[in-house]
Amino acid sequence: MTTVPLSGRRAQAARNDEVILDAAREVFVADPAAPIAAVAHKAGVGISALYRRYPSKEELLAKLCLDGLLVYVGIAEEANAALDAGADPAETFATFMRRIVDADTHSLTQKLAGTFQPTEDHRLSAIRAGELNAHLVERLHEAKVVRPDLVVADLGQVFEMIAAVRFGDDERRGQLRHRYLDLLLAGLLLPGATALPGPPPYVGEFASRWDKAT
Amino acid sequence: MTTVPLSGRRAQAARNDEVILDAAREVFVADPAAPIAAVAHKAGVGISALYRRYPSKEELLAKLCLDGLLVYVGIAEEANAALDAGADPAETFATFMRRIVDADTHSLTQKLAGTFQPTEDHRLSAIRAGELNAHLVERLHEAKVVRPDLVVADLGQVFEMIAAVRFGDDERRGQLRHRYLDLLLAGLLLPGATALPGPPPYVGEFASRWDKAT
DNA sequence: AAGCTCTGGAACGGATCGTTCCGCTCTGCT
DNA sequence: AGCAGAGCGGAACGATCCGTTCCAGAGCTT
Repeated sequence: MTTVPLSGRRAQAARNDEVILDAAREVFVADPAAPIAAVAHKAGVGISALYRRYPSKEELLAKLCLDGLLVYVGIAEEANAALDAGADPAETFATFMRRIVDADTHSLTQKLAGTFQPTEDHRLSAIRAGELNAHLVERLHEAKVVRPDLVVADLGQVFEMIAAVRFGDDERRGQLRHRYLDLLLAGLLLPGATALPGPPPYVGEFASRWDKAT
Repeated sequence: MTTVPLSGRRAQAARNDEVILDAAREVFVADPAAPIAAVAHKAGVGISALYRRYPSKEELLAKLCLDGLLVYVGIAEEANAALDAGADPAETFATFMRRIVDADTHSLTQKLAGTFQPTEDHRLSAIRAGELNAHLVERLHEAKVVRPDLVVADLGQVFEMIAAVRFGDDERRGQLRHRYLDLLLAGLLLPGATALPGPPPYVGEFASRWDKAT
């Protein structure tokens, strides 16, 4: 957010930094396998403008994914802080889920995973996110606002399921995602129905997601 | 299912018919964009064996998709028949959902849609499926076993969300899908929570799915 | 033994896409 | 005014991938 209006060429370049990242986020969220030319087109710039900033497609994807992880961590930290401050647990949880869904961080992290070689930063942020999730779920169990058989790994699956709702423009998609999030929350929050079948997912089942294909 | 053991070459050919279809289903369910060579490899045959039976990849996909639609229609018909016969509505609904999830027809219909030019058969089966869905939902509302704001198009979205659970081998994936199906059913069935937000999806929103890309 | 059906898999041609490169524009400085 | 160079657009390149064709051979059938 450069408030100082740099003149001419240099200002354009600074603006492009942001325009390109926004375009890349939008394009790759819509289609993680999209070509780089699509990003350039969406941003209204040439391909050179991209390669001037990122040495390869992989690094651009890595950057987007890391940004997504950081956003997730930020929202999760706020939720944990709210709980520590004595906020209503059920409502805090619902708000947390809605904020994550709105930020669509899942599309930037899980769906981009495997398209680039994760760095140490990714690993650390992912671990941090895991800790926050664990802490959050623990608090929710203590407060007895969620069904007892809810496990941490369920959170990721729920986000993944919600991300599978992909219709319409941004606004309509947001509406529908909130609809199905509420549906899932109705099943997640107490009073719950009968016990869920089968062994719950464990975190390790998600790990292979990060293996780079080639 | 040829029980008569044809001799030698011709038997092998007859067996290949089935082997190839099974392999194709498995491969394309796992990855709708998989190359045809992957199907041949999975089936343990050469590429010629495929092209002898289907003039193009598109026709193979069309066949798989139609099969999926017919399976869906069959299961939906049984559910409707059970309701007409006076079976317990909530349980019939749950069984219906579980059977569809197990058959994974969603992966064969929605996820393959757009990869081939739909035929009249596809259209008719899709319409039939829509009618059965409408009838089913109507009955459920009459019996007051589902939340009042449930609409027909929600069914498709729920299946789509469940299909987003893609971990592990067949068995593990099945377990997890049942877990999240139960979670969704807990939200779907009465006693429901508060009203769902935003306008519900309408059937037309799904139509573009069938447009062939090129 | 001839003729056919069916097969495996190499080869072809087209498409896609990441990356490089060249020539141009415009700016900031002298 | 003129120049050096940063920044840029987009064509061109090379690699890869994939659907489809084609051909040589293997084995039934008669």
